[in-house]
Amino acid sequence: MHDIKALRDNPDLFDQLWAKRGLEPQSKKILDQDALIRKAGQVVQEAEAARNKSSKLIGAAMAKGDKEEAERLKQEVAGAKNVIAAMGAQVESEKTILQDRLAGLPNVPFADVPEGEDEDSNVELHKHGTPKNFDFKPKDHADLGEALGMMDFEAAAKMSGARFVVLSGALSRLDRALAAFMLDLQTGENGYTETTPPFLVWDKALYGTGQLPKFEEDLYKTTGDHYLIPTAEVSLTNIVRESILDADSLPRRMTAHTPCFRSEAGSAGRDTKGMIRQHQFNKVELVSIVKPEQSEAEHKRMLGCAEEVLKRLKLPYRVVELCTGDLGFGARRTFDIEVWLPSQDTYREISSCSNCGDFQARRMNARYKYAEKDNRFVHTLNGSGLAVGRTLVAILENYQNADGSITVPDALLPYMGGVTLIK
RNA sequence: GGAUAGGUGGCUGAGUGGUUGAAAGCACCGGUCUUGAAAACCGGCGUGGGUUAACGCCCACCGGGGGUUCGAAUCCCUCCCUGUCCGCCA
Repeated sequence: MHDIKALRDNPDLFDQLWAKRGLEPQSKKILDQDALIRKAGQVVQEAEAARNKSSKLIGAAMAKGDKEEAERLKQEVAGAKNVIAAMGAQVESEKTILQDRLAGLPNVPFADVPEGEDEDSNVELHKHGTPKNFDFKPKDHADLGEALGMMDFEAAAKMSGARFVVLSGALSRLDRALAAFMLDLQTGENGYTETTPPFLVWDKALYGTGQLPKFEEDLYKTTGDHYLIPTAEVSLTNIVRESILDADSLPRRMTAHTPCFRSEAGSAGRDTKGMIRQHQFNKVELVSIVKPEQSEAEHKRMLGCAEEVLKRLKLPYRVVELCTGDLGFGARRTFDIEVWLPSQDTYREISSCSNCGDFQARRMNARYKYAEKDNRFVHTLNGSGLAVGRTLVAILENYQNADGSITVPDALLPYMGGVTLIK
């Protein structure tokens, strides 16, 4: 959501920033409608003032027993009410149109975000680690997992269809070990508070974080009023919705290990094999609620917290900054972490860390006490720390041996109950 | 799922149709008093929006939405939430 006042003050700046994301100029339409609404709104308010005034006089007239005067005043009120009804309805419908228009517009990027149309213009910031040279042809994770007898796509397909998997044995254990390792790192060393939020949320929560109204087709909806969360970003960020936070409580850092549910509409044919793109996957999410002046530094910090997981697992990765055309709906700046996958001979996204500025805060009405009588919107950030399924994929592929066994990374040994080699 | 009681300002809590945006207390802020503090006393103290150079004026808001009425915190409908009892259940 955008600040209509800021838009009134700097319409050209907004259009300029939206243009970087490939949008047509929006400000004029919005401001014209805004002016219309305010003008009509004034008429309504004046009518309301007249109605209120006359109504109070009616009370006084009745008290005095002046029925005639009361009747005359009632006529006045009736006239005012006609205006209120007619103009009021118009104002309301115009407001709804304006709200919908504003709600459908993406966040504006920071001025120094690299410009570009799509992911080809993303900028690599740095690399870490060196891809291992295998003296055999590395297999992909799906082949490895199936050969181990611990990754069953067929069984999952029979009950749930494509893009599901059944893990078992040591791979299930590995999945759990990864989540525990990530949570321990983020809570024990990086200051995030472990949180167990709802996995089912109302539409307004999704609206708050920006998945709605534009991306409904990506979500699973229950037969009731709930949606399954596509990421714990939704649950964690909405924890502060409709509240005024104590300034001293910021930054507030939360992490949660949750399943994520995505319909993957529109991605048919992509990553059809294996666990890269599933309808259901687990993720350890990081969310920070901060003061505006803290958000840029917090963003880098969060990126570091996510990177640390890969460093300790000794997985090669690189960090890219998304260009304006590749930014998500709510983000002002995003860093993606991509892990090396030998089978694909390339880096694949395993984490995405975004600074949303006050975009989500406005939609959620989440503020903090800046001063006496001055509440300001917080900034919100979210990032994966990390996607557990894709991390499991990366470990299988990077730690595979010629015989198809998987060496357990040192960092996970404390979580694997004595298992050092998966075979 | 059934029955029942509720949802009022940061908190507690009055208020069942007419200057009520809302008593009172607590908390908080300013002041008097005091060497200082406490106590006491005096004053202030909700949010959002419109308008104005400013003072100010106006509108909306008593869980959300809708309705009745000249007028609603107060009456009606509906949804959400909370408490209690029953049923069911991991």
